Amino acid sequence: MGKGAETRDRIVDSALRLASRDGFEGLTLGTLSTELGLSKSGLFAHFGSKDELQLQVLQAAVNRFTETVVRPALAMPRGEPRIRAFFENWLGWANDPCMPGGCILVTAAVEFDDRPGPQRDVLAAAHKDRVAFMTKAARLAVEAGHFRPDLDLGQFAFDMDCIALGYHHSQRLLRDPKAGERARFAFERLLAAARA
Amino acid sequence: MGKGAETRDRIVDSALRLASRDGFEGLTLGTLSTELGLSKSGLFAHFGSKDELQLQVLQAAVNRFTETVVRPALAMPRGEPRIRAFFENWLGWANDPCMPGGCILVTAAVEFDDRPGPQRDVLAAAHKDRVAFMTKAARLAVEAGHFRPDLDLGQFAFDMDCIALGYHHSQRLLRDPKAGERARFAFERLLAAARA
DNA sequence: GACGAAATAGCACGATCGTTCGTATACTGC
DNA sequence: GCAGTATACGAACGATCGTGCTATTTCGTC
Repeated sequence: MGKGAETRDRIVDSALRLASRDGFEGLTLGTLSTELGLSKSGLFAHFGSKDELQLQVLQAAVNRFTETVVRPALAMPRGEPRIRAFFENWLGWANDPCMPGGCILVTAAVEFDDRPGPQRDVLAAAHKDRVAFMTKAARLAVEAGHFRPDLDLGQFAFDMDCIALGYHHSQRLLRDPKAGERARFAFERLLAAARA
Repeated sequence: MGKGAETRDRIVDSALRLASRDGFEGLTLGTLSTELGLSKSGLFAHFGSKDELQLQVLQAAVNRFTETVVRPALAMPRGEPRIRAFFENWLGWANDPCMPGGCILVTAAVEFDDRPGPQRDVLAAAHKDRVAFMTKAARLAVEAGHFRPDLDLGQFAFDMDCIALGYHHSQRLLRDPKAGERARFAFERLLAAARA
């Protein structure tokens, strides 16, 4: 990896942290360059525009989600174990120390959901991928005999999404110490209802 | 109502609309004053600081939620009917034309959840109020014999919150036409599980 | 109709925003 | 050792940010 790519990685890394706290609009080149000990123009040269920086940060976040949440789940056996692992990783992801302001995908989704553009597209695609992953995981669980054959797969994915989102909200805004317990309880009930 | 209060109301009204689209940080005095045909300083004089403007907008949003979602539900008979009404109003609220960017409380929650201050406090209080309302509504449903006596009231409130949040997310980011259907299905299942 | 108060406008401020440009330094292959 | 490219810097741009002052207009009251 050349020096340029290395610096760019450092920038994106820092930007992820800042954006999770202050949002993507609150993330400014000035703050970011100061934090990194770079000049504003030197930093800017790596991206050419703030839009492009936002996009790269977004893409990095999506990749990191895949790496942290999806991939380890894929290492688990198909069916319920994989779904459980995915869910647990997801809860952990919301408290990942590299994103002190909470899941950056949630932040970005709220910020960009009304602004058509590449940022929105990346986010929507990532969300669809996530739903598709859950849907497929549920199908595999059906095939493995863990879940009922007549389970509504899309609904199952939607329900999981709801729980994760609710956990995140409750955790970040209310700092509710029971958030994890509540989310896991809801998840267990969801699993129980899905089982054969 | 004096002219000052009237203008202030117009400002807050416009600000609600803008903030739901662009967030509270994206909401600027310049844009707002232009939109309203006011001078920036004239607008500013009504609040004294941007913080104060944000606070009043936030408070207005909370009041409007109470008026639009909570109050009509209170007019319904205790128990399941009231809970159903609350939920339906809530889904409707997320598409309220006076907030074209989606529920402003969600926007604000994501934006302020890491920034200690009065804004965060107002939001957290509003969330707690909402949870408290749902908890109480569930207790009344138990007393009315609609719900099981051993129902975990807090969990029920958490579950409702999750569904509403998931609906909002799915609706705004993915424009998923099935979002309403999914949310209502999840809600019906929640009700079924809560019934005696 | 005059007067005091309330409401709004005008203008300027320092700071910061994203962006541009010319330049200096470091690394690469010849 | 030199040419050429990659990388970073510094200074400056116009725009806009929130905010402070001072006029000016509008309004309710006598």
